[in-house]
Amino acid sequence: MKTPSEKEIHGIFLKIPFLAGLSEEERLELRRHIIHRDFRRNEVILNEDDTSNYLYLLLAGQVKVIQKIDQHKEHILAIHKTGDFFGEMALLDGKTAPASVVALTDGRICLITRETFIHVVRTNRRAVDGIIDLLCMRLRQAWLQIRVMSFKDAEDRVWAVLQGLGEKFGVRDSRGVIISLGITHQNIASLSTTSRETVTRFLSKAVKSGEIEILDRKGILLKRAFSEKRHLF
Amino acid sequence: MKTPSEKEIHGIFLKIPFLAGLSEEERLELRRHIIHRDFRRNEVILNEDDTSNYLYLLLAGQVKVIQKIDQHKEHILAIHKTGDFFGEMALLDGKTAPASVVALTDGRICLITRETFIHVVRTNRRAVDGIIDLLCMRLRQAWLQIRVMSFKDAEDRVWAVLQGLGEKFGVRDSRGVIISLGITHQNIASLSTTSRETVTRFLSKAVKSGEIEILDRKGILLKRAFSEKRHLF
DNA sequence: AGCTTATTGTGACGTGCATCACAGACCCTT
DNA sequence: AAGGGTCTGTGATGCACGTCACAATAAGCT
Repeated sequence: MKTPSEKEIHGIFLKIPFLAGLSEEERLELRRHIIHRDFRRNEVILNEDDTSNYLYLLLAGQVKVIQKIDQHKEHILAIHKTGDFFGEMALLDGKTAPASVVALTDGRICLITRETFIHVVRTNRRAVDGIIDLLCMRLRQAWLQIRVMSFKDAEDRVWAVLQGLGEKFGVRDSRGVIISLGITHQNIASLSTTSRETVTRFLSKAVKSGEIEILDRKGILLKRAFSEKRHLF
Repeated sequence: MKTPSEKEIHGIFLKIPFLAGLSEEERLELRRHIIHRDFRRNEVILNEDDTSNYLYLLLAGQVKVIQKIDQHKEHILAIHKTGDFFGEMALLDGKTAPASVVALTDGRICLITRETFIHVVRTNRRAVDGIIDLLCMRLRQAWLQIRVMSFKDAEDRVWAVLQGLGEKFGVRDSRGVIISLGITHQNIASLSTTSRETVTRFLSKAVKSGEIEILDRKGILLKRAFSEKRHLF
């Protein structure tokens, strides 16, 4: 994993919507209270039903937010990338974490303590608005996911998931949108409530029909046009 | 439908968490800005993708929050009862409504305009906290629904939905919990991503095995014990 | 490089449940 | 009280897809 430089971290902080209202000085003060932590692929960062006292900001790498369904099955609620937050729910309503967070790749997070977080929110009107926006986004995303899950055909669900990944992680290319993530067929299955085999079969079929292309190094090129922005993740 | 009395309405307002911080005077001032509206069973109160300028408070009756999946299919995201809010998302993030709201029974709502709502939130610290709590509740509920939807067996999903209904609408009884709602098998199916026939068959089976009992006047008595509080709706 | 573990690719099989079809019960409405 | 609409109960049918099984790659690790 490439450790982000001081400059990059500063850039990440500047882009965080809910800290937009802070002065440069306040931002620096905030950063002084922050703990950094590296993590490795498959490491559990946060456990469902634990009481957590931090807000997490992802500085590098990707994580998945999951619910365990049974011993052999998990459902992925979201995938986060650099600059994304998670863990805010437990801080906001004081209950236990509603989902676990597991690393998809090696990476780095920083932890903002409950006290620091509360302080920022209490002293900063725009921070509150940012938090409300964040919650609204999460809720819309969850409802969209519910909609996708109620599609009858497994293939429709998988395709919707690919589109969603394309919107959040895709980079435009002359031929379409490229998703390059450390994601497995099993992960896609856990996102789309289907089995790993169904995903594998669907992808092969989609390659044959020319809708997608598998690139070297885990890239998926989506060639079919998007219907619209939906923010599935 | 029984129209709620002045006194009952006052009682409803007192119990609203996000208005808890208001003085009696402010509460009265707020109520002066409010429009009442009666609705009938099956009436569409709010349409997905519309821009809505009101926060809705249910004074009497029940409504379902739905997403249309296709021409013949809908998914129910939530059922609301007297005292519940809906429509807050469009006000908070300024986007279109993420779901439709349709009346399950005749009833009455009151509409709080965007301006009034914003005014309350701007001038009242505790109102903001109430809103954040509401959003957290909605999000936890959505994630729980996602978990239930990813259960493999239709029967498990239906049973989870019945439990959820019991928690929100049930009244305790010496023999268990009674759900008395104007809900159809089709509604239960739309809550649990299965077909109406599967629900019917499951209910008959559950009656035979003694887990539930169908009472006159649309009541369902759940005899099996609950595992835990989960707030599915 | 070589060995191990994780991931992907495919065939074969069985079944849960969606779907269709229709009958009977139970309403509202006039 | 009649009768049209909605809701419930149940059988028959078919197939999408979950599951098992195993082979072929690819990716990590020392």
